[in-house]
Amino acid sequence: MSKTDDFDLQDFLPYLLNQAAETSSLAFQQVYKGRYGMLRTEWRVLFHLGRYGRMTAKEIGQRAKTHKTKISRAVQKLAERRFLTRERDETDRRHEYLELTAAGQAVYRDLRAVAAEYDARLVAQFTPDEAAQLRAMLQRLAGGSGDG
Amino acid sequence: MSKTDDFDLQDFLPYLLNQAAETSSLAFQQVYKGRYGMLRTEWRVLFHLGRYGRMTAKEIGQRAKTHKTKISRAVQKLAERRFLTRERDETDRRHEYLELTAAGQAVYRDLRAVAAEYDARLVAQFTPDEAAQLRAMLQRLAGGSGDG
DNA sequence: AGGTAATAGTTGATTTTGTAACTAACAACC
DNA sequence: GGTTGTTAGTTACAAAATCAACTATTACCT
Repeated sequence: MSKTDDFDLQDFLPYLLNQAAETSSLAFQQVYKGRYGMLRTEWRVLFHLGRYGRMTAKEIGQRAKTHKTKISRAVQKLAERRFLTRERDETDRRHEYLELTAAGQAVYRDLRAVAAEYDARLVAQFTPDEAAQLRAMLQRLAGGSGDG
Repeated sequence: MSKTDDFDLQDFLPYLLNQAAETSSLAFQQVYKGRYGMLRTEWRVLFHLGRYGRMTAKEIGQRAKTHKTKISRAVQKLAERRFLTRERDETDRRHEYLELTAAGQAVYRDLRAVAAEYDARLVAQFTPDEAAQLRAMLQRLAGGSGDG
């Protein structure tokens, strides 16, 4: 009763997180969208393959916590643009291994550099300690606990 | 060069923020969606009117940093369900004042209580100091600086 | 071996969002 | 006082996300 009366949206963590996420991803979004006409999921798929190498759509979806239809469509787009190749696993033909082409790797390197620089600029607002703590807390929130 | 080689998505602030935002809003989203069939923007409009009282769509959009078409649609839905009323300003007929009905206020109080409780549970993962610092940093990120 | 269930991935229908163009009302300026 | 510009809000169309159903392939179980 007394606590909820002055409850404000600005204090609501999911709201704050959303605002921070939207604001902080805007400028970077304009880079991969403007430079390569890519969507967020496409950038993420590209990044996963660039950073961790050949893997299946399923694996990407698990790592990025992204639904398989989103991944599937992102993979299609990236394949159309020859940024990746698909290869069936002949021992289990349900699996399909994805891998970046040379062109895809070039795009990956370009965007990764932009991302790293962009991240550095965001983090520069804080002390190293603060930044480390922020990331740790966000990882904890992203982990999906909160129940126990 | 050396810094970008081990650059990981898990270290990329916009990505982390997105993951944390999605994970942490999921359970609450299910409440307003399941209980009232509402969308996120509708909940936000409802909250703004419930918390701050009568105001125009424009004002809500500015406070919530939400585009006017999204607000417009949310207001329509809420008006259809008789959760709010619209009243033209007769001194300037471009403005329309929005206000919650008794039914709308009841929904607001219900959801506000759920939100407050939910927020408390999320924050319980951290010490009071950590939580305060987290909110401060998120507000800073949401503020939209980072340019220097 | 044959039937049932599970898995990886795709497709289609519906919903939601984003972008741009639009209407209506007012302001400003010559 | 009429043209031009602005503002609040809506609508129309295109892009994207969501959800359910589908195909193809493998695993399990008797």
